[in-house]
Amino acid sequence: MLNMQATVPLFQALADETRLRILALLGPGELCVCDLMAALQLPQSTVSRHLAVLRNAGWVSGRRQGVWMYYRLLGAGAGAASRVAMHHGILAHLEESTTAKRDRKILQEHLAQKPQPGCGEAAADKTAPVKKYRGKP
Amino acid sequence: MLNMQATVPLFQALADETRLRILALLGPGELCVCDLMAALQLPQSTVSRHLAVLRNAGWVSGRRQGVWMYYRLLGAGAGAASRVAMHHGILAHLEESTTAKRDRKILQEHLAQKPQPGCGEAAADKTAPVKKYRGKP
DNA sequence: TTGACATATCCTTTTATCCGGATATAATGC
DNA sequence: GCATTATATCCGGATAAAAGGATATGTCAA
Repeated sequence: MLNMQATVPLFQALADETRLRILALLGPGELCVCDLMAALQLPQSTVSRHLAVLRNAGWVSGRRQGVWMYYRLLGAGAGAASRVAMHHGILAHLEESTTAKRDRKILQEHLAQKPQPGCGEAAADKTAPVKKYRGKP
Repeated sequence: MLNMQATVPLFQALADETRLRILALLGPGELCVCDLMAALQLPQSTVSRHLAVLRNAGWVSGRRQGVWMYYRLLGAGAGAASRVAMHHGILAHLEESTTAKRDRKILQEHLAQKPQPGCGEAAADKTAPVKKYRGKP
């Protein structure tokens, strides 16, 4: 059962377009911050801050794997049943929005250019020094 | 289908405790502004402003009857099906919160003191001049 | 029309939120 | 340890939202 004061931050977290875009992107599965940066075309500090809001509100959870933080929707075993149900209802609709479709397209292109799916650099610049953390650990 | 930009104000309207309290109070049926003032113990301008936010977001509708404005949840025939479904899910939970129960209790006491259920003055002061708009038109 | 009442809107102050650069923390490989 | 990369947090400015008193609008009865 939800109490009212606890419900406010839940909706507050959803009252931002960038955060809704993140939730829609996380629908199919987990993504790391750099993937979200690429899909959203936003600076790292902005993405990280929005993820913190979503995490504190209980909408997503983060898992560290090496240098990367993988975020996923908080579903099974985490929130109240009602929260999850509403959550899925929201996402089912948001994922059909044109913004979400565009974001997914950019994400797909970004993932296709990476050596391994999951994390790494967005676009490999041939003249730049070789980056170290390109694949999974 | 919801588009993303249009969804933000929907949640923004819910990201406020007073507005959630109003939605919970309107669950059983329509109420006028003065009833909400009494239940919430908030000044009239504050209640009216929050109702305007909820109305603009499409959560409630107002109907004028004489001097009074009766507000009700916007359900049948008004919003998208998904919105309504979510709406009811939210309210079903909020109405169980202790804040909602306390608000309903104050509202009941307020309504019990009125000559007719629906609208009028909160507490009749015996020394004050007789008020005119005590019952329904 | 006037007076009383209910509600909406305006105005000003206070508070919260968003943004992105700068900086701090964490993990990895050498 | 040191350099590199990924992520988190801090900071300051800009913008938006909230509050409640004051005032305007609308409705009714006499």
